[in-house]
Amino acid sequence: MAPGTADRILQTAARLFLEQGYSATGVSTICREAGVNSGSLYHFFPSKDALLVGVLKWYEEHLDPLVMGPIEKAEPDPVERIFALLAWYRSNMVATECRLGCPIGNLALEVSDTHPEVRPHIDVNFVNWAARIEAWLHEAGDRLPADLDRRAMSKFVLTVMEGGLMQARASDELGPFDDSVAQLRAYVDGLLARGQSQHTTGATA
Amino acid sequence: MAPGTADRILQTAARLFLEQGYSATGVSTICREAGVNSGSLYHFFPSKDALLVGVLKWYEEHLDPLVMGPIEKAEPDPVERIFALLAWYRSNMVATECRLGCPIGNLALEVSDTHPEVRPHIDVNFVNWAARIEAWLHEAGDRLPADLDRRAMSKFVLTVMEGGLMQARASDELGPFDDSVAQLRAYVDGLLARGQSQHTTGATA
DNA sequence: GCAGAAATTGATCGTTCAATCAAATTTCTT
DNA sequence: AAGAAATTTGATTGAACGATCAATTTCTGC
Repeated sequence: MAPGTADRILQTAARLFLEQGYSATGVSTICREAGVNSGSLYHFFPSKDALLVGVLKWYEEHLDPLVMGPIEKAEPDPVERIFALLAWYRSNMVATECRLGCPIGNLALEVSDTHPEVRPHIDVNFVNWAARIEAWLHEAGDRLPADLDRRAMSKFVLTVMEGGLMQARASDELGPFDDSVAQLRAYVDGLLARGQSQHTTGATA
Repeated sequence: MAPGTADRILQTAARLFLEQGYSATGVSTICREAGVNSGSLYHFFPSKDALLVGVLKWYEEHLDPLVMGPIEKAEPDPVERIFALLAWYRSNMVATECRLGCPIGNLALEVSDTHPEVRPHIDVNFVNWAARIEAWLHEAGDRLPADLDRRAMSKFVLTVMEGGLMQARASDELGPFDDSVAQLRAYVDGLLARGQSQHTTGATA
């Protein structure tokens, strides 16, 4: 009837899973906050687990247009896009006073083991994310060392983001996140310097 | 009666929280697997939340003797101890086929927001951990650059560990973890080279 | 060995959980 | 407008949840 009932359920569930976690969120709470009866929810999603998969697919579809797209639009430099992404998450943490963190990361730790049929959908989100970062790193061309493993580096960027968010939430301070980003910056600066030297040397030879 | 009932409850709860998460673990399950009646559990712990705090205090007491101590004993080089710690976690992931991960990290993402009275106990674990790593970094002396922020670097090491574990669990493969550690290694190698050059220069001047 | 404290038993409390379903309503197709 | 399909309603299910407590047993100090 009302246009987008399934979508409203998905987005409400996504928000509640982020705020409270998956297990701690009751189906009845999702229904109440989405303004839907439980029968409606189970008409679109056969189980709570299926709803979780739906939420992860929703993220899969919306991560790029909602996060990566704006970043690429605002920051043309492929290397700086990495730090723009980290800054985007930082601003979220500022807005939420170090709460919530990353919806995919939270679910990754909560359900990867216990819901083997859900885990691949979490993985896809990470993989898509890393692929976009890897594209940036390739775009940087010879500004980065030729022998840099850009696939490994893309995973590393996600690692720094997720690990930094985790410690920020645990400490209720952005310090550990900023510390981690600063170290990543130092690492990248070193890579750029080495890329520069390689490039110069190669060009002059 | 039986010596160590409270301890048995603590360790059973710690294991189940690690395997299933906090919310997904029922008190009745903890009781059954610990061989204890619910009344006994509530004799020692006034609530499930209090039991969680007890588990975190248990980790706080046992992390050093169970993890950091053996690593320091096996690896004398302070810088290599960082990678020995990462290797220790890696071996755990191999043994569990990329499951479980870090008990503190899992709880950090699950309960930091929803249980504000628990969060500080998670933080203490991270802080103690980072302090130990920071001590290693100071022990490395002038092998590392003088201007390296060793406190920030210690947070960074934890970040790499936790972020790597997260992606390894999500992908059911050690690849992302190994990738992240490899990048950290490259960063540290760069730091050591810079420390060496500073040291040499300083000594010759 | 006795008294008091500590620990344990196990049934039970009310609540919330995920999930179901027949009936009613709305939307879509023609 | 009519009939079919899709959606929504809302009460209800049995199971599991965290927690309680009087009664019993075991341990401890004297």
